[in-house]
Amino acid sequence: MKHLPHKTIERLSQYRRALLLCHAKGMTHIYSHEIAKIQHITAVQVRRDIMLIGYTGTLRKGYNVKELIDLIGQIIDSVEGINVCVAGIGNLGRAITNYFSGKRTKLSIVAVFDVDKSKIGKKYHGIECYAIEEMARVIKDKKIEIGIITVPAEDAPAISEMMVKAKIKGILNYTPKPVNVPSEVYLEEYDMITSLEKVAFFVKTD
Amino acid sequence: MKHLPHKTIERLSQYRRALLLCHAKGMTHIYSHEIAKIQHITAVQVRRDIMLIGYTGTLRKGYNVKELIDLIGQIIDSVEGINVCVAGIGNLGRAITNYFSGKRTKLSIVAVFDVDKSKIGKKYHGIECYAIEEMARVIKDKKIEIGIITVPAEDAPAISEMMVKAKIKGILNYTPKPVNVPSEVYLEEYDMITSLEKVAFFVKTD
DNA sequence: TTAACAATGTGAAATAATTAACATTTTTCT
DNA sequence: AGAAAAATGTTAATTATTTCACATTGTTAA
Ligand SMILES: NC(=O)c1ccc[n+]([C@@H]2O[C@H](COP(=O)([O-])OP(=O)(O)OC[C@H]3O[C@@H](n4cnc5c(N)ncnc54)[C@H](O)[C@@H]3O)[C@@H](O)[C@H]2O)c1
Ligand SMILES: NC(=O)c1ccc[n+]([C@@H]2O[C@H](COP(=O)([O-])OP(=O)(O)OC[C@H]3O[C@@H](n4cnc5c(N)ncnc54)[C@H](O)[C@@H]3O)[C@@H](O)[C@H]2O)c1
Repeated sequence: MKHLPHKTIERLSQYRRALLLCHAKGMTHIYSHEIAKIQHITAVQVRRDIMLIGYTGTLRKGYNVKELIDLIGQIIDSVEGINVCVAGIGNLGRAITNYFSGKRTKLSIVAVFDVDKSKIGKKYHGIECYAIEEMARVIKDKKIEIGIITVPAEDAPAISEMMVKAKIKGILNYTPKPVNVPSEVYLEEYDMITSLEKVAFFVKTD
Repeated sequence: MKHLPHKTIERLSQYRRALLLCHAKGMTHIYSHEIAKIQHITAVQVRRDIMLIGYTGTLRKGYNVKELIDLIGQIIDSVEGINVCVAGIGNLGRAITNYFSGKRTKLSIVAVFDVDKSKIGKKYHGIECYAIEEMARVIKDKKIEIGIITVPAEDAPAISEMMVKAKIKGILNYTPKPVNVPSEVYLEEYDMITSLEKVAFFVKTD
């Protein structure tokens, strides 16, 4: 199992999400076609992804839910866990902090940053908000490895640069302003308008 | 220009976003490598995408910004414009409604829905919040073609079903619960945790 | 005027991702 | 016991996407 395709990584995350629900419901085993149904993909695709991570199920019984959850965890989680910070605790920043907190054991938002004086020192879902000037120090002190950017778009490049200087390893940028990072920093960007426009394109009739 | 790849559609949306900024700054022309730089992709990719939509730039001058913006509009926008609704006006629903409003001329959020009595009848960024029971009627009356789902995850399937019954054409589901729709409804799903886990995977060292 | 340059446009090659096809194996049914 | 059914695992084929390589062509400058 050397190089997992990017798409496989994404799907593994989704499989685990689904499997955790199944496990909570008391299911011990699951078939590839059941996972496939949930994820709107083919059973072959599921089996291929699972093959790639070197797991094998039981014929006629399918995959052991718990085992598969644990193995996916071994693949995509890091042993120690990874600390995350959010820059810009506005509408989206708060929504994300709220949503993420406690969802995954190996990923924790441990700091949020803002420029707004009225926000600094406050807690958001139990997480302290620091002044943006303190970012370098806090990232170092708290061993933060991933930064989520939810500041106003025009400030995104400056924030990204600060994160890079603070030796962050990965950035998830939710602003519509693409940022530049050196190649050793992993960058993921997502704009909801692109998703909406994609839906609009496939829906339109003219 | 028959079948544009999905990836090309996404990038066209991103190119336009960048081009609109360039246009606002007064730039009249742009080179493929400049667009590429902004989007972190190769110039060939940009040229290929532009080729696919049948536009040609000027040698040594690059592409006419205004013309390209308009052509991308012809490709991804519908002439009449498309109306959109949001179900669940909580943290994420409000953030999205706020973010989208006025961003694109051909895409308008024209209604939001919720079950919370205290929210029904209120306006969010000028958009009226209706009771979820009224969804079918409002979707028909306001000619809504796309629905964005931001209700609690466990309610997502029910909301999706209501939208499908109301003859919506496309759904953008932001809950971590995959929903099932008939093949004639275009479905796009996105979970922020998957994105974060992807970053975590590429960042981890063990 | 002409050579060097810097851009676009594109067929062909390479790479990435998905799907088909089917061998294999366990279970169930007769 | 043997046949049929239903699952996994995997090679090979196919499809989708990206990149290479280079022909073409305005522009600039010697
Ligand atoms: N709201 C959404 O659904 C949504 C969706 C996609 C993208 N976005 C993008 O996310 C970003 C944030 O959106 P929002 O709706 O939360 O905006 P917002 O205005 O509510 O929040 C921005 C926050 O960033 C803080 N801030 C400003 N400058 C800062 C700086 N230099 N350093 C640190 N913090 C700073 C502000 O004080 C504020 O708290 C925007 O770029 C927006 O385009 C939002
Ligand atoms: N907050 C985020 O950043 C984020 C990110 C990704 C996904 N999500 C998902 O988006 C969804 C909403 O998240 P949130 O943070 O906005 O939650 P929230 O609780 O703030 O908002 C949910 C809203 O939906 C309403 N609602 C509940 N049942 C409803 C129904 N049957 N019909 C219509 N409206 C209903 C509630 O009244 C509330 O206003 C959740 O599924 C969450 O998992 C949130």
